[in-house]
Amino acid sequence: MSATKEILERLAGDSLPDWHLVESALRRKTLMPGECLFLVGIVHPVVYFVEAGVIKMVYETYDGDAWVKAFAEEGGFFASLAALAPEGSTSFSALAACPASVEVVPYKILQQLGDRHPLWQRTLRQAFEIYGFRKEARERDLLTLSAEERYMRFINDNPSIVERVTEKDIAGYVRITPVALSRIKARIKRRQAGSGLHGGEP
Amino acid sequence: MSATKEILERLAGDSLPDWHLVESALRRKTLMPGECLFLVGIVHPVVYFVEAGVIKMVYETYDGDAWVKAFAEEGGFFASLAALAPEGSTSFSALAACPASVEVVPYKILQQLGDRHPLWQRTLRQAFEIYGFRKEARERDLLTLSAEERYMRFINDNPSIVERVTEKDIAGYVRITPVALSRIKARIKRRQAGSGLHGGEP
DNA sequence: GGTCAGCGTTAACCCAGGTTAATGCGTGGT
DNA sequence: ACCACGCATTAACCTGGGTTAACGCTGACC
Repeated sequence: MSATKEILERLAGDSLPDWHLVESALRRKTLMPGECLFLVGIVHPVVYFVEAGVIKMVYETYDGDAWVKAFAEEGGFFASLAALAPEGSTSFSALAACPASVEVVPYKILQQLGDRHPLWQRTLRQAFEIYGFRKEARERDLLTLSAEERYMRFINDNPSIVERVTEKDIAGYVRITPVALSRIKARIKRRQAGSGLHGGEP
Repeated sequence: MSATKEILERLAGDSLPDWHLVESALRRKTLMPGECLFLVGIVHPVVYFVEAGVIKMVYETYDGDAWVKAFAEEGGFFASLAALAPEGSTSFSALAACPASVEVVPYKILQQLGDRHPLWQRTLRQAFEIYGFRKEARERDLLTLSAEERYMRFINDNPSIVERVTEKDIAGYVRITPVALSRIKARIKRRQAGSGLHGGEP
């Protein structure tokens, strides 16, 4: 069974009609770390479903550095919303952060199924709801947390991602440089050692 | 005609069936600057449509300061996605940033219409699409732009909002303190004066 | 086994923005 | 007319993270 089917039917809470239309349009893709799924600025109206591994979505700035917008791991899905709009193009790039395998579905197929079946339309709406919900949380973190708090929250909430990506990528997600991340980790460790002394040593 | 109808039918590109169900559930609300629409952490599954004025959505941190998540002006709509989910509650507060008037619609009504009419379901999906799209842009700005760049982009892209809200609110949106915003504005002005000298003086 | 490249860490220096505080300016209340 | 309050600005000082550079480690490729 495809990862896509599992993910969407879990969302729908039911089996989805006309599934064969998705099945026949679906393509599977395997990626080595660093391999590119798509680059920013291209016409690319498709939705990805992650079967295994971790995908990172990155914004590249004019001066060459790349900030990690989000990670997606198995069971997750993503797309550049900008690229799904008519005439739109991708607003970020997507790369494998570790060996990964994804399934690709043209958005047009999903739209057509949505126009044909209420259950599909509802499922698509829910998918956007979830997507918006995640963005909302990310936005809140970027607005209200310090770099150190963002780091702590990320490693606590996403241990399964942390163990598979580089420090550099984590830094990119926390929106600091790898150097600063190293410092923050050292700071935390130092503090923990310090508090240990308070409680335990004579 | 209600602002809500105008906004939704522009989205749908057509007139929406069973409109009277919305009409009878819809409430209008007028607000003075600083007046509160809803606070964070309450059960509040409704969608707002802005008829006039500017609403600011803010995240308040434990230590008392408030960062502006977004502004909505006439023709716009918003909701706390977290509060629309079953059992959910608002993840931010909303206040009038200037005299404003909004319309409130229970999300349940919209959901029911969505389940009944494909056109409604499609319109709701589009609304979430737009909402997600805006979040995506905001996230990109926070990740890739400097404070000064965020300020410049904001005043260029939203002149109609800028003229109606305080510097404090703008600073909250740019994610800096009012003091820092003052400095940035002075810096920009100084640079402009400087470049004027280059070109014009003997 | 040797070399090379990329990653993570640490140190030194720099700077943008946070913090605090003082000043001046509307605006509303009495 | 007065006062009080909140907003915007400016100055002085502090700090967290950016930048650059050096070092060690590991893993890929000859």
